[in-house]
Amino acid sequence: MRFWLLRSEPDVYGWDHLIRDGETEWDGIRNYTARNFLKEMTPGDRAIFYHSNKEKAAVGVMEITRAWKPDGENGTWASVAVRPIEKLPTPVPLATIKAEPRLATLEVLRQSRLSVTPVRDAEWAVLMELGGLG
DNA sequence: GCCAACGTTGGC
DNA sequence: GCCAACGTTGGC
Repeated sequence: MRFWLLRSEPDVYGWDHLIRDGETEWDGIRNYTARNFLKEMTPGDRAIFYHSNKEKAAVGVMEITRAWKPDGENGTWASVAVRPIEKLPTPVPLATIKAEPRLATLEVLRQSRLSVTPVRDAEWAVLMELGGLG
């Protein structure tokens, strides 16, 4: 099982939308690096739901429920399906993530504009700990 | 509102 | 194929 971080603007599609939908298609990604990560996902993988923009915090845990399928007209892009598992008892703000030495290597910090990034096992454990699911 | 980062585009 | 210009995005 692998771990990921998926970012979305909460005004556009946030955790509450995911709860309402129960399961959703993580589509509309139009960045090649992000798409390649989507293609690496397998059912059962876990992902942090991160709210960008005004909130800037990790807010919940999701499960990848279906491997990628083509997204869009020409088959260039990919989407996966996700479902919510659990809301983080304590959302983890970006400031906290940046201040945590054990998260210094977190990929989303290194490539801040990527909306789909991998999370290493050790980093995942730290994020769960900070989020109150340790 | 601005800026930094960085992906994309188009001219050469 | 290179690179400057431009557009987009997210954080501050």
